Amino acid sequence: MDSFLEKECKLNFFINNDFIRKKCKSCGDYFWTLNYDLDICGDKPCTDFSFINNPMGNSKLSLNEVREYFLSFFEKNNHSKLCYPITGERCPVIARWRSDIYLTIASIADFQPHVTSGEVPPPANPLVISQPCIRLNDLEQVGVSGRHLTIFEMMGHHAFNKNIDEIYWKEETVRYCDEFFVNKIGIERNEITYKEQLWDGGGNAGPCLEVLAGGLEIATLVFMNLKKELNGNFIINGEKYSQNPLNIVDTGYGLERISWITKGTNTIYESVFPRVIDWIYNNSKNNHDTPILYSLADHSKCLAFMLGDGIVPSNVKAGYLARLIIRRSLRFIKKLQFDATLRDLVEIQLDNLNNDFPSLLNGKKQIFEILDIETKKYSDTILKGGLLVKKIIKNKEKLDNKKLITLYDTHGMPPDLVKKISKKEGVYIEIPENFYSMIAELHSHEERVILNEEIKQDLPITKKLFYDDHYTKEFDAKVIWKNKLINGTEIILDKTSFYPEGGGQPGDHGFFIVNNNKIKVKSTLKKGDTIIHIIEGDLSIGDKIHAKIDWEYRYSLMKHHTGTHVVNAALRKNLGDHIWQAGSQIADKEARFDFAHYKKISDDDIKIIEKTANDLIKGGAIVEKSIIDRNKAERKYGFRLYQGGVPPGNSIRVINIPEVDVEACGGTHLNNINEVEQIRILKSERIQDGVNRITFTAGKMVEVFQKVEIEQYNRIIQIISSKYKIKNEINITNQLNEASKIFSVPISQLESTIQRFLSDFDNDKLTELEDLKEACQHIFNNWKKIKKIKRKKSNEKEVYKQLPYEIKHIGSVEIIIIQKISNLFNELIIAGQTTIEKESRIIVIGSKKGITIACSKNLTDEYNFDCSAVIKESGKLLGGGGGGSKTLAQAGGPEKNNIKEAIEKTVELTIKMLVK
RNA sequence: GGGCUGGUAGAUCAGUGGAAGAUCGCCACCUUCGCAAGGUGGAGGCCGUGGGUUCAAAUCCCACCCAGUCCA
Repeated sequence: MDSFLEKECKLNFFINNDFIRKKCKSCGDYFWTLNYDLDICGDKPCTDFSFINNPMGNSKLSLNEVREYFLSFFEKNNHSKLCYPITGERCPVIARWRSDIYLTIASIADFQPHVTSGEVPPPANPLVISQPCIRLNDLEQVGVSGRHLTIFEMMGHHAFNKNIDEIYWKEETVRYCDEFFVNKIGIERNEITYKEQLWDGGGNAGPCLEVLAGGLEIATLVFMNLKKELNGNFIINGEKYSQNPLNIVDTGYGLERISWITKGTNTIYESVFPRVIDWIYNNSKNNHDTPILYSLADHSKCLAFMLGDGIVPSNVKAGYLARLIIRRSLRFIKKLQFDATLRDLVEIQLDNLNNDFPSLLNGKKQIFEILDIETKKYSDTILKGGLLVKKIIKNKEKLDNKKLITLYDTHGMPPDLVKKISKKEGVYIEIPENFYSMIAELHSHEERVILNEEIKQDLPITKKLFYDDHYTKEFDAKVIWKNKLINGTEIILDKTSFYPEGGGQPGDHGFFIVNNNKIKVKSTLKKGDTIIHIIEGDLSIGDKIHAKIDWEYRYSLMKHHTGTHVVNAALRKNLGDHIWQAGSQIADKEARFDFAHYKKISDDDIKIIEKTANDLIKGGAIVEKSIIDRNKAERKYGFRLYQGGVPPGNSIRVINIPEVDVEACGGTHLNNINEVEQIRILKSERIQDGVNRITFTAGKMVEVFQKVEIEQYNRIIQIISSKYKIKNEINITNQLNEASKIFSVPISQLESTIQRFLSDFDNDKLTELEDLKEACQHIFNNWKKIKKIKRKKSNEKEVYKQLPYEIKHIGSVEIIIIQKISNLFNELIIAGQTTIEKESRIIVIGSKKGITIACSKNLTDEYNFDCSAVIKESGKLLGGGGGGSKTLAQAGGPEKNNIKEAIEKTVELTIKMLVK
């Protein structure tokens, strides 16, 4: 390994400039230096910082100056800057173009995986960038170590060499680095050491040089030339690697660190956020906890980028990471007794960033609203958690580790807060040092779903006619492959316009015509570049067929698919640019669209969004479909393209509806959005915190849906017609929605629910009301009133006297027997309750349901009377059972005809128990 | 995507199969010159929805809806 690195890092630059290679006596790593006496590598932990209060370089440089120096230096040296819509010279901190990571963690991340794999050419070559990055791996070090940040800019000059070094490789890289630090920043060459290291990450590896000055790593020069491969012949850290198709210069210069080294402040934080730190300091009562103060300065900047780039806090994915930072910040604010809100703090950060990163402020209004909502949410959680802690203490339960974990994992209550609250209640607890690793342990047993690697079959490739023209309804083709299934056959044609299932769009149906025989195509699937039709029946290889797709079905899918893009646009126009697709499913009758948004959407907003969507449709924009190089597409449209996920390959299919929406999408679309005809939003729901779903229907299906709705409405009107007359039968959708809210049931359950509520009504008076909503309200209120009256009746004294009854006297005990209750209210069973308020009484009530027996309390003492024991026997006669308490018990069973006998038996047993 | 909670009066919550409760708030009356406070009484519940088990379900089981929370 040493020899590998020695060979890789022995550069002419070092030799010609009299650098020598030395071994660090502390860590054993090799490094290059001009300082012949140096015997340690110059990196932590082998050495301490020497630049604190002893700055290096020509002058103190702000972040802005370092960035400018770097970019202009490399631009002068023929490196190109990049430019994207919205964010400008950088990529967003949320890695929209990647499916493997949520946040942009390095400048090279901008070009992974497609550029680094060689599949897509670099957007410029060589190029220079200063990329804001977020890393949360060392979160607990932030503010504490003096040098860790969650948000930092990684400046990089990158070169992508197809053949070894046609752009440039190691020599030039080190030369640029040397020139930049020595000439531009003004660090003496003999103060810089280059440490040899092996770098690996993300499936790639290569030698690297760490650039160190004053004990600080200020840059890393990676020469990425290996990739992980099963049969590779390089072995690094036990993994096999082989040559990468590209030799990639991947450099990372720490912008904040360079600024810090020129300023020589005690910590990086004082160099990066001096103004914010002062402001927090001056507005905090408990301002001596500097690590927390520094963390808060860092976190608020991190949030400015996260929210500014459109992350919506949630309990999933990147949204969760944003919430994590928000909640840490809120905790810090509390600890510092900081006299302002997180919103104020982020606003200051945004204002500071306005010059260099103006796009962060585009969604200012939404950012503030998000922070307000999240602040409220968190205080609610803490309040609730506090109640739980107090309850545990009140119940004299032990606040052990298990409880602490539940409080945190289930209720979001951090252990230090639990400690604080319990201390106030006079209970002292210890938080285990490995608390968070205990949480990690708890979650480590989760099963990971392993995707089955598709077994590669050598299937013939199908020519895709649907990409030439989405409107191809029929075509001639030849069967080139088949596979008999238990029922049906898999067929591959030389060409097809049947669209396969994928990207949320279902596969096409239709039929093949062979020798005047119609063969049904049940579904269409995709395997790699092959499209498989599953047919009923069989065909032979070589058969020539005429194919027709079920156009009605497909056209409806197209309306819904293009409609989905329109709805996405309508949402974005009304709610803000943070609206981002989180999934979608298209069908012929309706479509649903999931998207990130930080609150529930109101009914009024839904109406406006629906109107916007329909207005857009009326606008009649043309739907442009094109296949564009990835770089060109990104430069023109930005990362907004990747709403529905990131497609592979260099050529991507772009569906552009000018002024409306543009997305990378493989589905079949209309030629003009006016073909969508109309959109009706059927439903809006929250499927997760931070994620909303809209279900809508498009085209002819709107009318179909409306017809169904009207029919349902009419059925309901019919159900209530004997009691209610409705004056206005307008705005049916709204009426049904309101009704479903009144009864808190889904619309589909409305009919049976209304029927149930009405069944308790006993008068047939006809009431005239404005609309269905009023009627439902009336039904509900009336039902409540009836219920109340019933209960009141049952509470009236001596209610049994209203019913046919007989009384048997056994000594001083009265047994009241009620046999015939035809029109029984359930509540009357409880009438026994009032009857037995007098002493020495037993009441036996028969009903349709069964028998109830109750006795006065004195009897259980004096006679050891037990209603439960008595009724158990009578229940058997009914083919069931019974039981209850000593003073009140019930029995029932399926054989309701035996009630009379059962009552007799009950009375008999009662008497037996009394005279015993 | 996975794990874990919870849904009962306007609010906060008790209630582990056998009569729907407490506290605060609300209303009325008493007390007071008035207010605060106190006293007495009262109103206020599809026990999230649907199904199942049971003689009997707020309670047990299943599905769904809603909310919270942690992790990747």
